[in-house]
Amino acid sequence: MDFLSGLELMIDSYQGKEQSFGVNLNLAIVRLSCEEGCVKVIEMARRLGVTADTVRFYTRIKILKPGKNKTNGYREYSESDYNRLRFALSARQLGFSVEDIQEILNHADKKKSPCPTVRRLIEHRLNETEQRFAETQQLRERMQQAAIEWSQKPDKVPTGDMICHLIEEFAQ
Amino acid sequence: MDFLSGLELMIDSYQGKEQSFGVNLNLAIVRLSCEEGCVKVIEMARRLGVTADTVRFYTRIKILKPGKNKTNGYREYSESDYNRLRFALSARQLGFSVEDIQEILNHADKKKSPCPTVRRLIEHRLNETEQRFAETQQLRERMQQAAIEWSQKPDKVPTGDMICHLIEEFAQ
DNA sequence: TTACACCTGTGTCCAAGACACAGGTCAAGA
DNA sequence: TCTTGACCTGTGTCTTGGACACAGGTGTAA
Repeated sequence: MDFLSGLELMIDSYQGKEQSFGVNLNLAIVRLSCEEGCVKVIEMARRLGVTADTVRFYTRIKILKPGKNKTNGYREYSESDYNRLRFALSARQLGFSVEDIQEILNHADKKKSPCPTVRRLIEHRLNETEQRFAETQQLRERMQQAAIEWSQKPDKVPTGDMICHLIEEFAQ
Repeated sequence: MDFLSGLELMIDSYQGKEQSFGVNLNLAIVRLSCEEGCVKVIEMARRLGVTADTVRFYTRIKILKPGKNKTNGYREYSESDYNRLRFALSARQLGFSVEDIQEILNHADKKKSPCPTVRRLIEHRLNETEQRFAETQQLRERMQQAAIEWSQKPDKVPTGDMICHLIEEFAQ
């Protein structure tokens, strides 16, 4: 039984008499709780290897819901925020969009398995990625081929209907 | 000697006496000249196999400089516009950015060879494309691998620190 | 006249951050 | 105490190449 749990038990045992203590004990719990697991922006970013702007971005779109320091107004990111951002970054690495991530987190927030949604979304995003991969591959080949052909061609000045013969004479 | 050239010669030979004709002959030249080679947005788009919005986009960024019909205010795209857009579309197909294209056209407009610029730019864009290709390839492989692994895994409900085990347990 | 296709200039949207701005807070050093 | 620089906030803007939206004008067949 750690200190916080013991403190909570003390609070509970004084339930009917909490007015004797005012709100000071509750504040103590909040303060201790944040010192145990709450961090500011840069620390959060450091722990997950991203920029502070990325942390702020996910806060802005409400994937992260930090508390607020009453003294200076700074945000305080909890362990839960840490887990959520770690999850979001993993999902981004796997090609899920930010909106996908919000949908998955909604399921999890309701204590429902997000797995069926995740399976559906990965199929969809994988198809998109396959297409983008094919397009980029074709473009890469075109550009490589053009560079090779152009190395054998002279520079020319534009004519009335030809702006750049390199580009306009490229066969594809 | 075609009809328009003959008409221009007639105009020139009446140079000192054009007031006898008013502006009617000049309008006739403009009108005929546009009928010979000027088209409206949709026709321009149709001839190049793009959308009218694409034509309007390139007009907006001043790659195309259409005339204007005095009667109804509609744009009239010349043969030169046609050549420029055809060029721009070819360059886009080769991975040049719109800004690249504007730079190349500036050279051509000054009657200078754009070829050195084109060679420099294709190198740059090819490097970018190679990188994008590599990234997309890696993403594609990750996603494919994830889909395979997940097909052998059960659905699970989130826990306190795990939102979706599929995503979070994916090894990479 | 009506209806519909076409036209214009201008503004906004798209994605996932990165950057900008004006102003507040913190803490070490002089 | 003051200064300075790092850090913080909320909010706005930017990035790219089109696609879309909007309010209003034009053309033409029925």
